[in-house]
Amino acid sequence: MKRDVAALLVEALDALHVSTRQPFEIEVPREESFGDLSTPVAMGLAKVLKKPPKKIAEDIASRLKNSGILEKIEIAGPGFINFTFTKSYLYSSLEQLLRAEKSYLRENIGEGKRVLVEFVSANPTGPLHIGHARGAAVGNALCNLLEESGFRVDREYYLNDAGRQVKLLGLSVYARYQQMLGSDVTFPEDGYRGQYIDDEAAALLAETGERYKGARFDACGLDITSWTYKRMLVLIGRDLRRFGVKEFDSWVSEKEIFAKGAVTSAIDALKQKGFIYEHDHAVWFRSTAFKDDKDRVVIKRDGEYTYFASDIAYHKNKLDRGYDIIIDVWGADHHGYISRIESVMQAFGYDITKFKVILVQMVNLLKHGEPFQMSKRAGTFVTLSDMINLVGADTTKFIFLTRKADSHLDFDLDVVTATSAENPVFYVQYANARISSILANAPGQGIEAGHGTDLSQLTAPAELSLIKKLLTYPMVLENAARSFEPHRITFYLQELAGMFHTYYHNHRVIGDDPVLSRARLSLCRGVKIVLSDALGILGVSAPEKM
RNA sequence: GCGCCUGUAGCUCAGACGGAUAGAGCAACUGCCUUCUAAGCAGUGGGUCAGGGGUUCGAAUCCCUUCAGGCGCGCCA
Repeated sequence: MKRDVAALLVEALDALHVSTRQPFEIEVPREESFGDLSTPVAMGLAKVLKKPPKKIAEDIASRLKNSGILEKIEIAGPGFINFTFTKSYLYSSLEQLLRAEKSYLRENIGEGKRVLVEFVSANPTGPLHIGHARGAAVGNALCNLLEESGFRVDREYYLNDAGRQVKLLGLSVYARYQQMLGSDVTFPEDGYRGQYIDDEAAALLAETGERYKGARFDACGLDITSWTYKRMLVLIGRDLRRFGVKEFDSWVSEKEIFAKGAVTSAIDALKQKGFIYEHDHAVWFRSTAFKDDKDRVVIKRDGEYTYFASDIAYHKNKLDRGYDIIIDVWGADHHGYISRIESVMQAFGYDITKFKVILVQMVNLLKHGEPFQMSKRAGTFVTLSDMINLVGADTTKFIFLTRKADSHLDFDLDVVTATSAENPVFYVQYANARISSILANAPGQGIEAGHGTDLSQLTAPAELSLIKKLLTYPMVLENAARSFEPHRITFYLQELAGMFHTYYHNHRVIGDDPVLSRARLSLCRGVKIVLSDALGILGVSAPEKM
């Protein structure tokens, strides 16, 4: 739809010998009376050409070739050019959609570019919780969206398995295990205290018996830690699968990055570029050479690497793999890291515009309208697994995706569970299920959509509006992909579902007139194709029955 | 103190690179099931786009400033 208008515009602008930036600003106007598509291009050119926008719009409009797809071209308001399509264009477009399905809906804006998306990357020291879930939902949908927009996407999970957190995990399980066997080993001050630690200790006991009874942590710590760590990975993987997140292509281990000597060599590389210096017996990265407001320590006075040092190595590793775009999805509490990682990227000579951090804001979990403070250390948190049991994976994902990633989000357990029947996700899924039901019913009524369907039977305003709505879907995907904002799809889905519910209520699909019925069935099928496609990109299921 | 995010209807949030009369859902109120799924439909009310200033043909959108909330500012991870 947009493509066709854009082609005409390019021709007209060429004829006028003016160039403007691509892609064109072509939008769906707010009011239906303004036409089907609209462009403010003339207004943008007003400054450059030093002519009134309306005059420019007229010049452009007069040079637009009408190839039969446009019913009307109007200049309106301060200088918009509004386009209205002919019915025959709408019918033939719908026909193509029905025939080609998914491939008709795709714009190849990625052109095969390789994208790395790192997301979730929760510390492997316990089950995922609701905060991680938002990152998982956004990251997963973003990857799907980019993939469907012609990018080659790798999904990656970074494991912070080298630091003391994992050791602390092992120590916590060790302590509980010994306590279960009657030893008075004291629980580590800053150990993990969740119920799952007790469960792990019990499982360890069941599996190994009293093998480690009375042993010092020095002696059995490595065994227990790696045993627990592996189980945490299994747990996290299981939670992600249950949540409906597509498999990660790679799990990168911080420990392995160290083991390969990548940290040392990354810092050496920066040194050669002159961004590393020594001061106060520590080694620093000169991030102030870029946008950071202070330099950062990479090797501490005691000779240990900082956490930042391995981040440098990891991001160099990302660069070395030759991606066109690198995306990090982080919790918003890490926003202070953006400038220093950007500095690293720049220091390595990477074009900073190709590095994008998507901040996912905190989820403010409420219970009975009261904030519910979560702490993994203290063991008071709502796990993702609990959320899935309580609220459902689809609902949880959909709610996360009805907000911009960087907006704060209240997630009230009472509201979400109590009103689940009125949840927006059901509204959308219900439309899909309704259509499935109609399509299933049709053969019994002797009606079958298929070849030779006369789509020109669809003359009701609601039908034409629905067709147009379907045809704008590729624009929604394109905008969502270009801005890395999957939530736009969610809003489109609610609009489309709403239009369908209204249509369903006012028009009987399977009626006395078989020709009309066939046409309406085809329209329904078109709506279903788009609904299930968009739900699929969001990672939400599209049930046939509800 | 500095930095980042946020502030739009009673509540939760959309609002494309600055464009046309600022939108949706929920909640409230009123109607609609003998017909393909009522997890639905139709209607009503609801706004100083936090306040102030600026930029221009035009600002919820950009700039400055004030206020409010959240988060971050370690040779922690």
